[in-house]
Amino acid sequence: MEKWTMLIIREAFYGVKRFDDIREDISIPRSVLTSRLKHLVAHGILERKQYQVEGARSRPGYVLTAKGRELSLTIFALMQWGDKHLKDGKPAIAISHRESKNPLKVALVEAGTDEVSLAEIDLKIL
Amino acid sequence: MEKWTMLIIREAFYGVKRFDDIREDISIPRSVLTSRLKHLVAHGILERKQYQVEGARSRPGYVLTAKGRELSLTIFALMQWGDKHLKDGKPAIAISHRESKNPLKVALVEAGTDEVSLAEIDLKIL
DNA sequence: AATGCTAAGTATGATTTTCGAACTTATCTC
DNA sequence: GAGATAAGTTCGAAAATCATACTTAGCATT
Repeated sequence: MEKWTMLIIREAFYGVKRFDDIREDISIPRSVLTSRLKHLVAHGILERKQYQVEGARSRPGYVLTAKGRELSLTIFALMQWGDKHLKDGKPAIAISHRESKNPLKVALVEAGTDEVSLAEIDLKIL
Repeated sequence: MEKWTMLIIREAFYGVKRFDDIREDISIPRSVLTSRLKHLVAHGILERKQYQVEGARSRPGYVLTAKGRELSLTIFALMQWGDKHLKDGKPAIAISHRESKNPLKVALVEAGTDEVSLAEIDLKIL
């Protein structure tokens, strides 16, 4: 009961909200996705909220809570590791500062160091 | 086939080398630990090397490779999250700079920012 | 207001993984 | 050698995953 959790959170982080989209992206069985989503909602990492796209009917959607969003640092760190060690240094995603456009990284720094908040970043899938 | 991986790596990061110590710390069944260790060794994250403590017999020990050690950023990020959200903000471990004694954190920063290397840190289990 | 479409979620039985407990093996100590 | 200890294997029961089929609910069209 664990293998899928991070992948689902990553989907949510990418902005994928819908059941069937998550399912297809990561190839998880429906029944398992249902139970994982319930678990994540119960633990306050995802929130189930109805949403509506212009001209389509309203559907349930799953979005990260504040608590869930803060896991993104972990996900970025893991991606950074994967880029270096599993993919010959070629990143799958680029994280940059929205204003300055400078690339960002996850790092171990002095506690006082300024950090970039999640609200200030852009993701580009490569 | 996944639940235990991070916990085993964390053990290795703490410096726990021995089969039975890992097993007791995280309560993993022997057979599962065996297979997970094999897997981690096969993927170059752990290395199985004989080691000897003064006055005791030599035993097999599992230690992180360079590749494995680099996962520590992910683990720190996850710990930082857990401290904040699962444990009322009380950290289970403190990471500090060996020289300056300043506390450290994992953060999203500009790619050029100086970071503290793993060789320069002290861990204190609280 | 019935029909059909679509996406969310449930049901089910086979397969795979985990668990726990007992057993085997190898090495060190005496 | 005899005993002790820690690493690792075996094996049957329990739990989670998987693939596939089925149900449900809302809306759009007729």
